[in-house]
Amino acid sequence: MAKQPQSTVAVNARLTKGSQKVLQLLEKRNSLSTAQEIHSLLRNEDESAPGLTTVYRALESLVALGLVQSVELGDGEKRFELVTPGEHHHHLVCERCRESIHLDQCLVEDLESAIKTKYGFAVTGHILEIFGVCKRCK
Amino acid sequence: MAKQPQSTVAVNARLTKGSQKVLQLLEKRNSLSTAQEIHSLLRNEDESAPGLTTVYRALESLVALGLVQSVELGDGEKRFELVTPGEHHHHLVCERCRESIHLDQCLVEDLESAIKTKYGFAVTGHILEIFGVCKRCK
DNA sequence: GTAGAATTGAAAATCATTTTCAAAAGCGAC
DNA sequence: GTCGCTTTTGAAAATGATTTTCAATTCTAC
Ligand SMILES: [Mn+2]
Ligand SMILES: [Mn+2]
Ligand SMILES: [Zn+2]
Ligand SMILES: [Zn+2]
Repeated sequence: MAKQPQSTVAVNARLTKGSQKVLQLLEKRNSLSTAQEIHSLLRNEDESAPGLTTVYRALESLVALGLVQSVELGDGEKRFELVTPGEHHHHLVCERCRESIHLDQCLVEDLESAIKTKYGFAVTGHILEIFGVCKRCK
Repeated sequence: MAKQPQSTVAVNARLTKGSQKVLQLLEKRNSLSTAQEIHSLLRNEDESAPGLTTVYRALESLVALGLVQSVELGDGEKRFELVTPGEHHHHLVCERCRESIHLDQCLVEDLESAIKTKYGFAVTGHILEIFGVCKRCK
């Protein structure tokens, strides 16, 4: 997981228009969004916003650049959100209201060397999301 | 995550034929299998084995009974495997050979009370899978 | 401007999973 | 056994997110 501490602004110039639009949208949101949601939201405010295909492509490159992370919740739909460039984090996802709490530290990274020692397995990535009921919904 | 310490044998009687066939197949395998793989394997050895729809339904009920767990690897395909009834575990999945190491302890369950205290969030489930390169493939 | 490269998007394809719905199997009552 | 009813099964169709195609548009360099 190499970090890429490039400023969003610096990177922004090299992005395609579609990617810039998607990035801008994500900057305004604090929650996990599906590709289709992003597409709808963009189209709502601008008739000529990027098409769905372009949104998918934009998300792919933003993820590759480390500006956005893709989150797997186990339903068949990926979610996306802006992250600190090169970093990632996990969530507590409320099954009632679907809101999620962004965790500040990764529980898995700390374990990587122990896993290496015990199993000879070199960790390159992971999925971790926690489900339950949040304070408000309880 | 209530445990259901019913013996596989005891439960087996109440299962549909389709579920029994799927369960038997899973008992012979030590690896994660997709629904389609399970279906093919069954059909290979028996022309009249359950159809794909039945396999999906069988997996659903076996998971509900706690005999089988469903594993999310982030590609669009769920994997299934036999577990100690009512329990679950996570994996180190090799990206080269696709083999996976079954971990013996869950890293998340220990954290549930801390999460409750810190966030007022009542954990009911989670996804956790770790990717990388195994000893042999390295 | 002009040629060649990169970007875009509508429509079609893909593919795991779910739904439909009618046939087959199981089952208790008689 | 047979009748009537419930459960199970499975082929085919539907679903739905994502990917692929491919032709049109936009950029970029010269
Ligand atoms: Mn987040
Ligand atoms: Mn396992
Ligand atoms: Zn992490
Ligand atoms: Zn666990």
